Amino acid sequence: MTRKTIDDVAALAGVSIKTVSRVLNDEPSVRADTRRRVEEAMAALNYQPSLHARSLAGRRSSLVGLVYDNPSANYVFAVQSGAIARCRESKLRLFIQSCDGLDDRLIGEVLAMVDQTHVDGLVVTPPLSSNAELLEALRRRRLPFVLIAPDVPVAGAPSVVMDDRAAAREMTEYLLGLGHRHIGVIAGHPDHGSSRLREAGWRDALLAHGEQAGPDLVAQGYNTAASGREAAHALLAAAERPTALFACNDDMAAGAILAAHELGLVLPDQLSIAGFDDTELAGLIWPPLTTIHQPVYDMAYRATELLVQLVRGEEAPATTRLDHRLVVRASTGPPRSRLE
Amino acid sequence: MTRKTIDDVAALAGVSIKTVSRVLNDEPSVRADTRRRVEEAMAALNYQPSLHARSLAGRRSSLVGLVYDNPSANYVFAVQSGAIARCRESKLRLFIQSCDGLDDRLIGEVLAMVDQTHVDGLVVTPPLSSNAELLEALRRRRLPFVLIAPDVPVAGAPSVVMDDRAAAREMTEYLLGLGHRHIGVIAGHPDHGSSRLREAGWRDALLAHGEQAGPDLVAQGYNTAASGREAAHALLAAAERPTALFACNDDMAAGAILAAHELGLVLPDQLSIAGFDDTELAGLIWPPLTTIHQPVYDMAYRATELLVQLVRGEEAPATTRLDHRLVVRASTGPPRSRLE
DNA sequence: TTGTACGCGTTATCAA
DNA sequence: TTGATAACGCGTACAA
Repeated sequence: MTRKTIDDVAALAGVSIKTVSRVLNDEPSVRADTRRRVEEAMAALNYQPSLHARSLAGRRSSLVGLVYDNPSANYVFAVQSGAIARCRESKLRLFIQSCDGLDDRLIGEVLAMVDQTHVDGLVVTPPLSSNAELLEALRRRRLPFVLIAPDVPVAGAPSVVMDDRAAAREMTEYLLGLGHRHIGVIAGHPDHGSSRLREAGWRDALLAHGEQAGPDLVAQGYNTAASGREAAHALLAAAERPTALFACNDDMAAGAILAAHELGLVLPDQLSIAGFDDTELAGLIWPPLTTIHQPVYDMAYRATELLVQLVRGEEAPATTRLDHRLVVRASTGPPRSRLE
Repeated sequence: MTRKTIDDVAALAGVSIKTVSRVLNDEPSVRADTRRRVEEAMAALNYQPSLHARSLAGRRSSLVGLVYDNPSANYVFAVQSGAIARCRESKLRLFIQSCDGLDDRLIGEVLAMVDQTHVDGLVVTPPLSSNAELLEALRRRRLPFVLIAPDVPVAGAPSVVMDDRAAAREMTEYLLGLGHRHIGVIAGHPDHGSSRLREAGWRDALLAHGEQAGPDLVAQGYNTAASGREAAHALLAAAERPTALFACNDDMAAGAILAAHELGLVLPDQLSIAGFDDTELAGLIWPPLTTIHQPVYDMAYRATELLVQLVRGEEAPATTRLDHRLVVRASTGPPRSRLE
């Protein structure tokens, strides 16, 4: 059973291969009944056009790339799912490439993938979306690309973002509204721009309410549960213990909850803990985590959509901001002193 | 800046394109200094061979496929990572395809991907690896494929598995060893073969120790935390409450822990809970989960390695069984009655 | 050890 | 509206 080709279809339909090609590419100048004959022949033969032949002959490959360098399974899965969903709608294939951002061959590897696979464009996820060298290299290749959550907007490349700073501020204001006054923050990985924005949002809220945001209320984390646990222990060892902790991602919040359990603190009565991202984890831990929903799937879907536009030669907005959502669960509540 | 081709390299090196091709494919019959000249030219031009041209001209595409239909981010991420790692070693590209197993177009979509991309072979993950129709269709296409954790071995396709039944038995024996006598089980999704094996392992251990394994100790779950929570509530409502629960995956175990917290039970004193898989989650919940480590990454790595052998025309063992590991954390302990 | 000529399956060009 | 033919960039068969 050898592979069916465009010649087989043409022979069966009694037309030239060029006409089959026209049908394949939805070109208008084909008579309706010719088109029907060709389509029937394709169906009868179960014909599938070769991606390789198409992209070799044409100027487009119908392949788009997704590059990531992210240790979070949930994040990567959500991004992939969103991009896959959008590709499916446009009958595009998605080529997924995992990278190692610490490797100095990173850029070479991405460019090699681009040249070898002839992808029409690239969706770039954080933290690669903030790698200036990489982005510059892509621009020199004149390859269309869309960034998800870059630290700073990049001229010439559309970005899809959420408002990290506003979201962090909302969360902190929610905690203030519960009556908390000493609210510690577990900062995210210093290499991620969103970390700075989230910490800034926390500070915004405290200062706006005339509260302190001193260094004793800040502990450095690295986006891992282990770092969150350590940071929480440091914050909770202070003389004037915070009554609430805002962790800049859910994993660190989970680590902070571990620390609270280790100290025998009852949540949320003796300590409130909030996270950020609303990963799957947030609903699986005890108590369920109050957090900010980051629309990762939607961001990837939209980014891929913008890339499709770019590839078609259409314009795309420089920045697309998607809405976040404060999700209140059981890990936060009024501070105990208020209850007494 | 137009794309560099094999002709550019040949011109710069002063040889024919055939010689460049030989160097590219590591063929032996090239004089050392000729090879060096060609390699220098390739480096100077930053030449990357076109995947499409290679697979169109040759009889191999250097592309292997990975198909999955699995809602678990952790599982998918681990599988992808293992397959990617092995591909990298052989300079293969991995084409990742997400499927919807409930869609009746499933088989058509997989075959379309195979025909369009010319993948040399396929790594098939559960539950697709137990889809008899799909496997039969692949066999008819004469496409090499390797199965990860199929329900039953399939003639002609190597499988990479772990011993679910033995692992579940070990876990149950560990709980028996702690002094538990009433050990409930939260069964996994009935469509997954591993669910039956894990439940069987639980029963093996109880029967071998002369304990009961009656229906009041079994609750049906569906591999989700929500179903685990519900199942745990059902089991814990029994007149003679179990002192330990064995959930057939970690997500359900997390749900069971939620249920225990809701009932105000202190773990592990009043109730021990064990899981299966050792996902990232296991270390992030409170108390940290005793579970069985399933070597998903390694299984995918090995499966890809076997596929590479198959594609080369080499033989591959029908079944490769990788070791699991009992990971004891804090969610299990002796039953309270023993302590008193 | 190296090179020439052809074909892989499609799109692009140009003519009919 | 349709078709003949030349690319696309590489591997393969065979020759030198």
